[in-house]
Amino acid sequence: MSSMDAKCPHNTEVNCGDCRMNALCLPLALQSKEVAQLDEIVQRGRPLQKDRHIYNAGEEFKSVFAVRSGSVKSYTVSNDGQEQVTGFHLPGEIFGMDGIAHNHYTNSALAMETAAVCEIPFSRLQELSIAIPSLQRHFFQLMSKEITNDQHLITLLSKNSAEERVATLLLSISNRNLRRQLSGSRFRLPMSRADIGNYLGLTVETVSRVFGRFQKQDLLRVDKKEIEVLDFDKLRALAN
Amino acid sequence: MSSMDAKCPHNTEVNCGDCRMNALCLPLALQSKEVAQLDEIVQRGRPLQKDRHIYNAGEEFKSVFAVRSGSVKSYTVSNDGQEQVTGFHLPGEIFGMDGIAHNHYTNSALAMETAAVCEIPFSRLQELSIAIPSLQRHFFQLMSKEITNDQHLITLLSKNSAEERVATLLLSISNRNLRRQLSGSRFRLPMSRADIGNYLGLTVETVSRVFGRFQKQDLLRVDKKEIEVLDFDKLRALAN
DNA sequence: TCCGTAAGATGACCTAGATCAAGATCGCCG
DNA sequence: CGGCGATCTTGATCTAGGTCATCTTACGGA
Repeated sequence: MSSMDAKCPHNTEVNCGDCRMNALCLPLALQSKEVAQLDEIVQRGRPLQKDRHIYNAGEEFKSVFAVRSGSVKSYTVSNDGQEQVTGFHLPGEIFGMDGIAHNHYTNSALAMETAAVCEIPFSRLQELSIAIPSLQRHFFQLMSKEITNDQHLITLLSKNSAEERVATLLLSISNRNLRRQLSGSRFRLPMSRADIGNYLGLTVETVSRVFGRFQKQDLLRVDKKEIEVLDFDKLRALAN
Repeated sequence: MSSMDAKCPHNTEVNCGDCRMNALCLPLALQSKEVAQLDEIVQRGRPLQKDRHIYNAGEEFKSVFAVRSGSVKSYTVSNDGQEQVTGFHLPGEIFGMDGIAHNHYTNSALAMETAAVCEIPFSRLQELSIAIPSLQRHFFQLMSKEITNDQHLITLLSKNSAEERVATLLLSISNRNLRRQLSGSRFRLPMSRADIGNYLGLTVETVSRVFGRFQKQDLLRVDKKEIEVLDFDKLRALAN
């Protein structure tokens, strides 16, 4: 969070222009001058350890965040204390936009493994959006995308079976890995079975059994968190 | 959609400043000059009959909409053809923001009863947002609110029983009626049992049975679509 | 006014996934 | 290196809500 990041060995990218993720979180049509302006306001944080919170529900909303490395989950806690995982955030993805509505975060965000995030103070982002219309547009689009993502999840929870839900999540992670030039067929799940179940409205036991069945059908090879997709067609057919 | 609205007997409000709903859909801190600018771009549509679409999924995204009277539902259709109701929109509420992300609507929107909506061309709204920062802020907030709403629904679908889901929906509608100075305890549901079930991830039969049980427990009086809430405390306890 | 179709209610039964209960494995810390 | 709590798997049982079938009621059109 300090301006010393340039000297920190863990922060190899010191500005957005050099960041390997910029194609994912920045608007494509940005002038290099504009990237520099954005750089000015983005704060690159030092690495966060596993299970460290980035913010807690109820805290005053100040910033949105971009994942630089590692992975983050968002979750809400309802009155009766039970958690609901609302999203998994991989490198290049933005989170924290739920806080805008009420000036307080409604979710908590926590590093699922060692992670680095960029903090973008929202008031400065708003100012900059007035100077750079394509940035305004980009943020409207990001928020809209979040809405459509949530609506996909709503449909999934409302209409689909356990197998369909798990298949859909696996394909989503596979696609997001492809977007960042990683393998779409062999990857490591950053989250626990419990998180998967919570996110998909299933129990851990059901998630475990679905993984078991998928292996028996030669759809996947599962070794703990390591996944290898063996049959994309069948998986896609399931996810529909 | 024409500029003749002032002469149309069904459109009693000819500008946002006079509209009974403006406290709900406009930012509060707007100067009257700014309201006039907004008025300039808002197109007041003539009344829509029941079951008329405002837009269809896949159409090019041009505008967001505000409900002036009546009620509207949004829904998506998945690959296999099944519908998912993603929201009910009552007077004063904004819809259509799902279209921003991909320049095409992902939902279809349809009048559940005779309704009137205002159309707000999004490109003009973006321009105006640059001139009126509080309008930009307001739209960011509206979209963020949509995100938190969707996340509430996700939690509801993922963690709550049929009774809890129905109770939550009834309280939501009750509260939204209160916001527009209507009774929170006696109201008419604009949507069918099928829509309620679809929205809440339940079958019509289950919705019907839950209404039956709620009546037997003297929680509600139900007469077709007419609802009277008899015991708010118990209903709130259920909805948690 | 009457008819036909859609919407809603209710009952009997069935099933996907929850719950409960044991093991098996993993990974962290002394 | 060894032990212990957390995570994961697997099996046996239970249940909320789905499915199917029937009946009632409401409503729109000629």
